[in-house]
Amino acid sequence: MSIIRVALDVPLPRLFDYRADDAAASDVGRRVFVPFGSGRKLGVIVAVAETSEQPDDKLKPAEAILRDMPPLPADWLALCEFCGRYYQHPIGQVAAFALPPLLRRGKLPRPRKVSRGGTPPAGKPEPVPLPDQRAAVAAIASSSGFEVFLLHGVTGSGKTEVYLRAIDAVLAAGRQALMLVPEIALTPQLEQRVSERFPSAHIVAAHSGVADAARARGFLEALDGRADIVLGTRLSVFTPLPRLGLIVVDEEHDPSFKQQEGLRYSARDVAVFRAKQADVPIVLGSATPALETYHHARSGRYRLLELPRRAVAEAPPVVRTIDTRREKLRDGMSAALLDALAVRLARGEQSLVFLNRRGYAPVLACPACGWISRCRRCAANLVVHLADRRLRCHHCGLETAIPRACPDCGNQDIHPFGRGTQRLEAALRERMPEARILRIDRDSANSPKQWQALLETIHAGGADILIGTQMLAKGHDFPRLTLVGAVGADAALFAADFRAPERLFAQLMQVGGRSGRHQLPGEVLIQTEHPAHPLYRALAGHDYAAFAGAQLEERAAAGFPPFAFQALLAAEAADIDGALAFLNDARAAALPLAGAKVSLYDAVPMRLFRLKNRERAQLLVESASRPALQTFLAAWVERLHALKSPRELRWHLDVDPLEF
DNA sequence: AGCACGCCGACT
DNA sequence: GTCGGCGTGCTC
Repeated sequence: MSIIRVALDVPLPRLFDYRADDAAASDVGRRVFVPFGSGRKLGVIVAVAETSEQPDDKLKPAEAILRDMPPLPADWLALCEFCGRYYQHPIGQVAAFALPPLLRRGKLPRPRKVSRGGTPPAGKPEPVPLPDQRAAVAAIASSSGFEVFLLHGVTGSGKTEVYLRAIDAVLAAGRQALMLVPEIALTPQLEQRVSERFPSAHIVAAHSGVADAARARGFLEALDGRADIVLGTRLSVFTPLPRLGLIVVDEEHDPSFKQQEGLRYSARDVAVFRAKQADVPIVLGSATPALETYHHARSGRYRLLELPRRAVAEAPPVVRTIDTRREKLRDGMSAALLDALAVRLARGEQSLVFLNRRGYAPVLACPACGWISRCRRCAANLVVHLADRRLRCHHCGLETAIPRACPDCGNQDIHPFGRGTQRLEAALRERMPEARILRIDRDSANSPKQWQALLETIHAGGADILIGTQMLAKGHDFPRLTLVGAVGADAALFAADFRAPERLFAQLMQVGGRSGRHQLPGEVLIQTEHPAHPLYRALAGHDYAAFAGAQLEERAAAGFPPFAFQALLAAEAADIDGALAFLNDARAAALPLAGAKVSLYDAVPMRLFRLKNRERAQLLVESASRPALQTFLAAWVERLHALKSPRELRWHLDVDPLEF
């Protein structure tokens, strides 16, 4: 009698056995319809066996093994298994997540209508590589088997050219390449650049913006080896690649590689596992590597490749701080910044003012009685959006009209406090009426269409001053941009989150890199009350190594990652006491499991302790030893599933959490 | 997570 | 009498 072991999309950390008399060993990796409870589900066969631990009378017969596509390969199943184990997530849910939605439902895409015939577009001539680039490419090409490279290069140093040359070598050897990028917004341009460079290669895009059928088709093309290059966001790390020869992770430090819900995986870390599994090199590229990555490079686990110079012989932008302690700011801006803006305007050059806070003002307040605009569903303030005269919660989307008078005391003299991009925009329009000002944030560039339209305006020279959030920081090349001003950066300097400085440095470096990329010299002005802060010093000196070194020293002293490994148990309930009660039970269950190497913190309310009327708390677990932490987590999660808790309580575990 | 079963309140 | 509330227990 044949038994199949099936991974099913249910939140239970185990496999389910079924009878399947027609099953053969070659059916491992196939999709299968099975009866489950009162219904029917699609699963993936992970093993075929002769016997089951389940008593015979509990085994139901499988309904149908789908043999309409090649089975998922053993290494793909092993990848799911690894992710389930490492992130403490049910194997069936990992497998379901790793499949494109269409295949997950037991369907197959229709074959592609138009065949990709005709003459391939002419390839673009390859730029001549600089010595640094050539050395990096040679190093990558010379590695046989698994090796992690950190390609550290400033904006404009030509990292992409190194990726393309490394990919070229891999394609020439008849193998596949996987390239991960942070955001969907960046994939079209990159897709174009890659297809121009490799006109005869079959390139598959994989991200959530790709339609269901196309995504499933791309997955199948990769699976059967027809695809040469898979280019996508974090989810593309689960694409099966039987001829895999190289993985590239661009902007490897980017937080978007970490999924913040469901399977909370880091695509960068999973990619490293895949490279090891397939015994191929992996290139992690960044101007500001994650400290975890840089630490590995310094310790020799990863090989560091440096691209210290901008490829197009230009000087890097001059970075200066503006001391705002003495000065009376005008609408949050210093005289130096306003002057610099005026100078660019007069010269017909573009400026960018970076303020990572959208809306008009972060809060509306009554000075008479102390009332402030609070969200009733979240532990957060309602943000003033003057453009559409609304108060809006940036966490749950709650909206109300702006009250004319204080709802508590009737005082008519209530006003916005603080500053967002809308307020900056309004102030600049008043001060510089002749300037064409464009605000770019999630409110003004909501849809891809709006975003595209804004980009076109900018490129056509239709804007003198751009005001924007971090949306503006990424990947875009603005030809006449010569000034970047950063406002309100200090907020991140002393934040509770120990990763805040790392993010700030990366962000300022990235946004600063927008300036001065085409012959015109660039300048970056950072308004701050702490001009001597080492972070700004390092930024001005374009000295990532100094910044990272200092940060790593602090992290080591404090026992933070990368010198410790963490996991976060989070619980949400109708009220905070419910969430804390569960976590305290969880903590009690953990104590006998945690050896000397694993430490448990106290359960505490989360910083945003109420979200959408649910109250949340968290419990941090830490260890200097990853294996010790892993062993503990596996045993703990088993107990957590067995803990009795009210039905409405939700919990999840985040391994290697980025945010707290 | 679904989805069944199960034992107590207000309806024809 | 029975429609249905959501508590709890299981899914090979």
